[in-house]
Amino acid sequence: MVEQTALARTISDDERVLAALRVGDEQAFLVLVQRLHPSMLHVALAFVPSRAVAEEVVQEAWLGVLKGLAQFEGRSSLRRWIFGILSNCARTRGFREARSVPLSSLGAEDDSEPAVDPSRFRPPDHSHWPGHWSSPPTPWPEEQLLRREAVEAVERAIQDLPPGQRAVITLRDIQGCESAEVCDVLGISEGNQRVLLHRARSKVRAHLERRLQAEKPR
DNA sequence: TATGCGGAGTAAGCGGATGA
DNA sequence: TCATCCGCTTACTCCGCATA
Repeated sequence: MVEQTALARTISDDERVLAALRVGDEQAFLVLVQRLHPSMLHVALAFVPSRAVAEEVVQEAWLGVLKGLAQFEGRSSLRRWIFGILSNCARTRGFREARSVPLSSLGAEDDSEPAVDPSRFRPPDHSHWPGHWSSPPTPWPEEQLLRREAVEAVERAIQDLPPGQRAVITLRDIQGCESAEVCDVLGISEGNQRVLLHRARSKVRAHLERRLQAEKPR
């Protein structure tokens, strides 16, 4: 019963937003963009290699949404329809990007800058402990450090996944989408979605375990 | 409390693509 | 040619929830 009420609310919300968009209500569009943009960026990042490209893909998707408003028949939720357009744009773009290697990516690992500001060390000719800290780093709160490191490790592991697995785990575990929604957006079967999610989670878990093993004090 | 049902997780196997 | 990776399907298991 509760679910039906929520569903009815979503549908009426969709209708209201849709009606506003169709009469060119700029404010309604801005609200929708603000609400969905972060999620869309995450989904786009599952298909394309960089944030900049993902931003472009999301913009492209919004243009598609505006163009396609008249054709939207309401057979799925507005959100699902928008993410469908987004995944199409992102897939096409991801495919294009995969075939072209940008010059900027060659030698992208810029190691010219030191990891720590040299001014924080004593000069070599210092009379006392040359080369040691002049202003030693203050210890970071351990919990915060661990949480941040874990999030970074997960993000890195997800980046390393094959596109299909990356897209599924992004949508399910980061965006919190329903499995049916993920199947619709990505155009895959329920079973395939489950397997991709399972593999992606296994790999991320393994990645984290390897990191934990490596960081264990010896 | 037992039972049935649906959703989700997991494992196994197959086939296609790709690189050594 | 073979090994490896990945996508896909299928089948099984587990868990939570509703109902008798």
